[in-house]
Amino acid sequence: MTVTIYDVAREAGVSMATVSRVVNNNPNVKPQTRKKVYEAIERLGYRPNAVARGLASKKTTTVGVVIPDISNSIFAEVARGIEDIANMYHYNIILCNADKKKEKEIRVINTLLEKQVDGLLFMGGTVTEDHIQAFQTSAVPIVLCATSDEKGVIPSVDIDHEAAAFDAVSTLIRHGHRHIAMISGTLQDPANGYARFQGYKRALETAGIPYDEDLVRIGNYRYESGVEAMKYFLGLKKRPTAVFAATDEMAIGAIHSIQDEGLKVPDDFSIISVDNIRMASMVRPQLTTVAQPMYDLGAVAMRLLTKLMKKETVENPRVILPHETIMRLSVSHI
Amino acid sequence: MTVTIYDVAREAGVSMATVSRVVNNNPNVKPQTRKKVYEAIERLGYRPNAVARGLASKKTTTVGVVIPDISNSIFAEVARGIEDIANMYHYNIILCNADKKKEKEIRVINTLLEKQVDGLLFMGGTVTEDHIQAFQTSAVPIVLCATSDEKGVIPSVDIDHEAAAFDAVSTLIRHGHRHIAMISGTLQDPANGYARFQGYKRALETAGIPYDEDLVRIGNYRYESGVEAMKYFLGLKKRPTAVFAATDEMAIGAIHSIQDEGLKVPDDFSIISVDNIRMASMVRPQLTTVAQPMYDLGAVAMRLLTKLMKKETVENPRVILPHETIMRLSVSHI
DNA sequence: TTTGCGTGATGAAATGTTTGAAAATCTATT
DNA sequence: AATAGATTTTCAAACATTTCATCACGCAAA
Repeated sequence: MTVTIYDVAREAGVSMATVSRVVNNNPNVKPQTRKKVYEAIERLGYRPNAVARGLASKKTTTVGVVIPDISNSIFAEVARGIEDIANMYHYNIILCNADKKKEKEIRVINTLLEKQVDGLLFMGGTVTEDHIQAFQTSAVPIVLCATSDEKGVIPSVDIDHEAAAFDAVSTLIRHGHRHIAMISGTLQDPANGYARFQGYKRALETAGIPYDEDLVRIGNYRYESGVEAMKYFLGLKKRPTAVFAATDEMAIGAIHSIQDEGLKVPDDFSIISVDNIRMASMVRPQLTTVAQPMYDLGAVAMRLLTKLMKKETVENPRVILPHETIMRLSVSHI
Repeated sequence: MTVTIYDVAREAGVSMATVSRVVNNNPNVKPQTRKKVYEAIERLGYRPNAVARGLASKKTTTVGVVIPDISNSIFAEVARGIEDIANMYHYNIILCNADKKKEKEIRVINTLLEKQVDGLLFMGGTVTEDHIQAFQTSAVPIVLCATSDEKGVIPSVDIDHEAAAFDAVSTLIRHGHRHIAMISGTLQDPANGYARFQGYKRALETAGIPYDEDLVRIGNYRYESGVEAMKYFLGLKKRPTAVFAATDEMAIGAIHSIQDEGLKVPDDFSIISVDNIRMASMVRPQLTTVAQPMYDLGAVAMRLLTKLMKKETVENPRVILPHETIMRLSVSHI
């Protein structure tokens, strides 16, 4: 039924070792023989079986990607970076959503390893001891992407979330604001939550502004929670003049909350955040934000993984990509 | 080095066939033996090799997904639906971006088939003869997702784009509009382009409104092209009172184009479109649009594929999912 | 003429499972 | 105690490649 390398060998009158050479572009085959083999392949419609190849060669040219949620535009963008570079090096990717759930993450890591991926790209929430454990049992390299690892023992690529938040809040301060609220994510989340919150506090401290916990609300990164948090700030006797949101989505929610109250951004409130999702420039006023290079995070992580898979020595296995403040229209001088 | 089923067999004092049975939950194993085997597995840290399994069983529990662009939020949403259902049936997905480029599409289809996927989910632009050709050589089932197939020979799930557009434009007409512009996609694109344009024309015709080609602009589905097209309409001596955009993104571009001119939506112009991306409700005014069930498109397509892979007979291999008009705030009576 | 060498080609083992047929073991029936 | 059946277990053949060791061949050098 299915045509195998053996059939091709018979058809071309050579051994199957020779066919294998031809298919794999091994130079040790006479041009004339090569031609015969190609013709036989064409004639029979032979398609190499990558599974058999994988078993024999112990390489699958496939990498596993665990991602929190592909329908989140940030991760989707990262995923595109990953896939483009993977493709460039002739790898395919198996994509698994794990929703930042530890259980699910560990489970998919294991199935991915069972599938004999040549490497693993991990994007998740916190990297726990159990994760490290699972990684340790792996025979193939692993790199963390947009994911922080307390211990710093696993190769990774990410941005400096604390510094990004610091820059965002400092921008507000430079514009004369001193009464600055924050819409944070959960502090359990080391990167988007805790680190960004720390950056906020450090910026305040650096400017000699006292920290006021009434000016901090915890959201869930989504639009609606930005709306809610801002409603709260609007209800305060002493309103802030600016707000820093941990994500663009929450910032946009805050903007609409303000506008729905008949107030204006940036006239009445300045808004800044971190991420730079597509939507940030598709909203009025366009959102000032600290951009994280999402595509590059994926691309660089994948590139790093290819090096590790080829056992090349890499100078720095923990790379921090630069962030950049994009001044648009949601921040003004007080 | 790596521990195999044979090692486990020796450790547990049984044959490797028995170990295989245990691992695959075959009932014909005495509980006591099963326990011994589990212990041996635990002790040795055995992890089944899915590649070897795939070779022996001719099943990989992996399906290929070709997608235009995962960083596009619409496809990302569909992909999530696909992955959730795949997961539910214990399949993994190999994801390939093909950017609606025929070349790339054919290429990835072939590598996916080489990798012995158990099935293929295809999302692309036009399905040409060459695609059909490639599909024909496949031993595994294929389903088209959010992709139209002229010939109607391949199982598929999609919405009725023509009807969705018809409904959108009819909504405008029901609100008293008779001077209705359209921001279309390229007419080369059968679904989002041509079909939606046809729906626009039919709605006009049904209402006895003459078609005016000056009221149609071709965009590229993106925000900026919506901005541009609307600028053009604003420059017309006889402006339309409403515009139908083929996608939400272009509609949002149009809204901002209008607002930047100091005009108002829906007071000065009514706007409607098709898609219902997340952003549609995160923009002011919130966008009235005809929703296509993106997650469900993926989920239903994957479900259909699982049935095909199990060789279950399916009643209707070409499913059309319903669309729904979501009335928000960008459309008003004239 | 023999030796040595490089190029191409072959043979066959190895890869880690599944699986159907055969064998072994157990249970119940006579 | 013997037999039939049912339940477990083992044997060994696939599965489709890669790859290493070997070999054949022709040619240059001795």
